[in-house]
Amino acid sequence: MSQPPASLTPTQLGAYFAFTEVSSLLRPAVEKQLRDAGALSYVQFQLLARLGDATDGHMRMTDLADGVVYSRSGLTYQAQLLDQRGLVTRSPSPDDERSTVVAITAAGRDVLTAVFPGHIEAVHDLLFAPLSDDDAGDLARILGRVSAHLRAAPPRSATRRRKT
Amino acid sequence: MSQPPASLTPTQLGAYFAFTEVSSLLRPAVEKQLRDAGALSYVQFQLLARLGDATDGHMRMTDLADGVVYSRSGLTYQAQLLDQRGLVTRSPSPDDERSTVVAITAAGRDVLTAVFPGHIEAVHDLLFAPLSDDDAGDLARILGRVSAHLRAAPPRSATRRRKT
DNA sequence: TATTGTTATACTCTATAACTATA
DNA sequence: TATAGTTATAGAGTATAACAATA
Repeated sequence: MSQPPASLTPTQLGAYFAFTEVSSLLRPAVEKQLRDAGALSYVQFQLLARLGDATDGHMRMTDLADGVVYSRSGLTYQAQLLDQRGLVTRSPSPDDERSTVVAITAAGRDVLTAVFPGHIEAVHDLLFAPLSDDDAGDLARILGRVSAHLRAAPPRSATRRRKT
Repeated sequence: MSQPPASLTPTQLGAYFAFTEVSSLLRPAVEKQLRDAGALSYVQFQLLARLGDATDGHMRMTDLADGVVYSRSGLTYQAQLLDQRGLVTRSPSPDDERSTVVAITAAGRDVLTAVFPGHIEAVHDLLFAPLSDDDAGDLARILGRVSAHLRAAPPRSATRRRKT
């Protein structure tokens, strides 16, 4: 029960505080750009972007939920909104009739196209303007390692169901 | 009107994606720990932590709002909740009777004490477990630079008011 | 007249559990 | 019986604008 209490070095603490601060300043700025340029919430943008990247532009609901780190019901809600705007379609999977396949539409790709340049610009100005190329490389390497570590944990949609 | 469109190098794009992914995986995990250990939302924890660090444990509402990147009304709401639980007190400032001074109470410090070890442990396990000391140093340096850059922009509470 | 903070209100988002349908 | 997804519902959080009080 009484493990030695974990601790952080001053450097680690500084890195953590800087991370949270950047995160909480960057996120609202990006969200505002997405809202203004395409009336998209951050989650909706992530969903569209993921679908745009996917083969043939479609994905199962569960895979989408895992990718975006999201609960199932939350995804249903967001997918409904995108569906109503005609940015995605939802249809039962031919393979497994329990599954719903979400596909991005031409209108959905148009919105992505409309939103992307401003998104890139915001990220450029806010995140990378003060960084050298080496810094960006270090950041990619370090955070890539962390994200691989975090993704090794069980996905979100799994823990939502009872574990028997 | 037609500037050359900003762009990101593949490395920058990778760094950005990794950042958002780490952010969206780390945040819910930390939030859960705070909820479980002290029934605190993330914002409430930030507020308490800031007050705990402040001289004499008190701060003006506006300064708190700026530090935490938060709207005024949102801060009032959260401060009310903390006040109701007896974790902070609010009282008019002697200097400027328009201002409200928020002060952390002994009970508030107790909650911080209860929550800290688990918080540190979570951050250690999730963020720093896969990183070397050098990595942590690089991360602190790079993100510190970005956060300084972002903080140079006008604070949130200012833009909430009309600019005349 | 400008600033500090609160309030009223409406809305978005998220989670839980119950439910349907398919495997 | 387990899984995929939806729905119902309820709650937390956020923002906007109007407001009162002080500078």
